[in-house]
Amino acid sequence: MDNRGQLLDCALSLFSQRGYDAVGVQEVVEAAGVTKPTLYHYFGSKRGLLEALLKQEAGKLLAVIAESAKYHGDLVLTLENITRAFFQVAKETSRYYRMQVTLFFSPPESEANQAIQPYMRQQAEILENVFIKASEEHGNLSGRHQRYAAGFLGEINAVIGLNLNNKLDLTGEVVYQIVHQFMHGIFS
Amino acid sequence: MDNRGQLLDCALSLFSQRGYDAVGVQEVVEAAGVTKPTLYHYFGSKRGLLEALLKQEAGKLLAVIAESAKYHGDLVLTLENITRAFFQVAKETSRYYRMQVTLFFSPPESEANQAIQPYMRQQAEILENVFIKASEEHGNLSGRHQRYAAGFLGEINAVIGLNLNNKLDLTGEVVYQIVHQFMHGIFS
DNA sequence: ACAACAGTATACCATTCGGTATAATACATT
DNA sequence: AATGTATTATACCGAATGGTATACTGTTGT
Repeated sequence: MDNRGQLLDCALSLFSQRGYDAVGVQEVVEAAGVTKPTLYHYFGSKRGLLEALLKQEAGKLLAVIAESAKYHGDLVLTLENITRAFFQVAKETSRYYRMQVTLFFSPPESEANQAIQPYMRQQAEILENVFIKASEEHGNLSGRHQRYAAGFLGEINAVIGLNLNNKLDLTGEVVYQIVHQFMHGIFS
Repeated sequence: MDNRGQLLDCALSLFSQRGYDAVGVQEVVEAAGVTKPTLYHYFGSKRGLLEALLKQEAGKLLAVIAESAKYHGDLVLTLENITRAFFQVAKETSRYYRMQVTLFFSPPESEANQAIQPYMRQQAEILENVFIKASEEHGNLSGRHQRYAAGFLGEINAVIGLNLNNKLDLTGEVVYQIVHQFMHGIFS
């Protein structure tokens, strides 16, 4: 792997384990086996490093989620597909997902949170579009798509958070429960 | 308010807005209108400041939650009381609750996360005891109290996280939905 | 009146922070 | 072979970091 890739990989490991603020530039370059000017050549700043990392990893995630969220007339099936897709990504790229969760819940005025915002917004929009399309058939969804999207995403991230702390396995049963609990909440 | 109290109050504001790592000791003492030796006199270290803050604020929260979690034979009612108590605390002490959420979701090897762990553990234990007591009447709860406690707590914190980002109001309706969705998940 | 004490400020410590000026490579193009 | 460009290292910057040694307050108990 080239130096740029090494830097991204080491930054991902360090940021996900100890947090963006707690990890210094020096530490990243030492882990990657390069020196500081190399990092600044590729990324311009520590913030630039984080943003390149997010662009790469969050981009992959968005592609998978968008693919899973194609709506074909069955809301339950679509939500199950989306949930499965999230679980799959969380399993496969657990380092990144851990970082995303911590960035999402970091303080609103922190650099870290501001960097993740646009990507979380995109995730929410994908979900919102599903609920908007579904509302053509389920009238009682209309007007609440934003809240439902945020709620569903929050639910998924909470469950994945439990999984990352080894408190829960991401089984098919959990997929079923999340979606059906959620649907029950909508129509009750 | 005395200097010690000023320091705790300013630290709470700064930590909750920008994060423990991103805020320097200098910044805290300037906000409190004192100098560094005063801080080190009372708290010994930056970490000590954080721990004193948690001891004070998390202690208040635990007292309220423990009171709300007294089980009198009705699981649904108890969970509703607990949820309402969490919502009330989150509203009244939103600065602290925001910090607690960010600490809880901060990276596992970070100072911040390690400081909050014992208090989150105590919250989980209160929930676990509710499910243990309830399992005397609802047989199908037994053996899963730990998972249910973690799941319920995760759900509550996710919803409060949405509220802190102005994406959701913590209404009585939400209390009802959370508890009934959760119960539905247990018995389905 | 005096001693003991908690509390506070001045001034400082070594280290690390994010970031950079300069120069030496390596490599492809001409 | 010469030249330009991308990449990398050495060595450094000022500022901020967490933390402290020392001395000076104010109060309190004797």
